[in-house]
Amino acid sequence: MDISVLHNSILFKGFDDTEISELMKALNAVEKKYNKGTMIFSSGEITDKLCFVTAGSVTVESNDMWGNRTILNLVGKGQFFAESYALLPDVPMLVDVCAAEDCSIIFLSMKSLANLSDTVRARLLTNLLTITTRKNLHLSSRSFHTAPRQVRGRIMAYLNTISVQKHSREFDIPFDRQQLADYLNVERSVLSNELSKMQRDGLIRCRKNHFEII
Amino acid sequence: MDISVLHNSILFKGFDDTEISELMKALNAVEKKYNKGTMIFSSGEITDKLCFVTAGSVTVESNDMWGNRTILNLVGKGQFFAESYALLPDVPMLVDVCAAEDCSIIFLSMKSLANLSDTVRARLLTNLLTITTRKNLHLSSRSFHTAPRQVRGRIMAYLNTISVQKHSREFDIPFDRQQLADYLNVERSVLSNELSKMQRDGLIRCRKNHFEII
DNA sequence: CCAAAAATGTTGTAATTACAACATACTTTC
DNA sequence: GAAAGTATGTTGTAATTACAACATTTTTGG
Repeated sequence: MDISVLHNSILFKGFDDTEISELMKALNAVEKKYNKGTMIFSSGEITDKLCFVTAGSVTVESNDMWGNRTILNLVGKGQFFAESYALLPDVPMLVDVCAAEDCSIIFLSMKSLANLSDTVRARLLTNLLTITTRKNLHLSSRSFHTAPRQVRGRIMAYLNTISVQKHSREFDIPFDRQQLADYLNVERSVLSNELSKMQRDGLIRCRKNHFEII
Repeated sequence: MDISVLHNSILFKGFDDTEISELMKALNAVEKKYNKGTMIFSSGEITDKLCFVTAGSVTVESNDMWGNRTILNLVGKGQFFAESYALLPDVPMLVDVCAAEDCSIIFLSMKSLANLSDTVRARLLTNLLTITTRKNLHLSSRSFHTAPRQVRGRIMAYLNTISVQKHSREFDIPFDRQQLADYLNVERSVLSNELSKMQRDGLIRCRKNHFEII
């Protein structure tokens, strides 16, 4: 099990190596590997497992009955997912989680939180709150990316956010075209077309998933 | 200050009246009143205040430079807002919060959490986690409501959620037409038009904010 | 290196939406 | 209860998007 990534995670911030090892046991940590395209959770499932990505990435998405996909979030190495469902153990998942690449996931049992001492639990809960509140901001961000009515507006909203995050006008995005289209809720072909126009208009330059804002 | 509503809130679940009174002091609880249309927070502000609605309602929204409004959430009596920003005290708000009706808000200082005992803090943090995780599900829901490309799809997605929540095919929604349009990210006139068509098609019946799914 | 598969880009047409302008209905206030 | 103000509904036209079909480029696996 790849411990080093978990040691630097938000969840274990402030805990030393010994404490982390104990917590991993207390929370029944289990690691599993998934191949690209595999479904890790399906809509309707119930879980109490907080999930941590140690390698690769997963998409949190919704797939409707007509085959339309909406990507809510892409979760990469070092990040958590399913925390809301893990902490609200009655609520069935509204989303699917799929391996966007080959990946490894560590599952941590949240119902085991109850067994911890108040002190440790308070520390862990504080970190969990950081995870959930940041996730909230992520979901809000996506709302702003999909808010513009026109495709160009959505693309620019998204690229601006990434640019600010990376402190640079030039950056890679974690999505391929189809994923970006499903994240922004637009047609893939319309997205490709608009990206071409934006390059012709001198707004951006891009090649594959590398972008530059001009 | 209207304590009774707070006593039944998620935040103080499991606490008795005495404890709640102490916590209110410890968290510097302050109540303020706002008239409809007043701005309570503006994008860019920083706060450590967890906000609780004791009367009326507020909208959490984003207003871009062209005057387009996106309503992320409507927060009613008995609910909380700004919890993410209160708990991440470095992060400037990405949204505005406006009084949707005349309302009263209680502000609770989250930086004061540090002064509480481990036991009390653990209990409070657990409740805060419930608030943030539920808020997450709310934000996810909105994503599903705005995911359909067509207006009718968005309306149906939204109405279905409410119908399931209220266990009835007949219900009131908390939005007027303009608010619903801004929540679903569609033009108000297009929304009105589509609602008319849906009534003609025998899908729904509605009058003002009362709806029936057929 | 080649063939096959996957990803990305391009184009045209039908359908949908944006936007503005206006009509009607409902509320509020005096 | 009239007038003013606000909310909601309707309509037409220009602009945009959906969708399908196909072209081109890139990646993958022998």
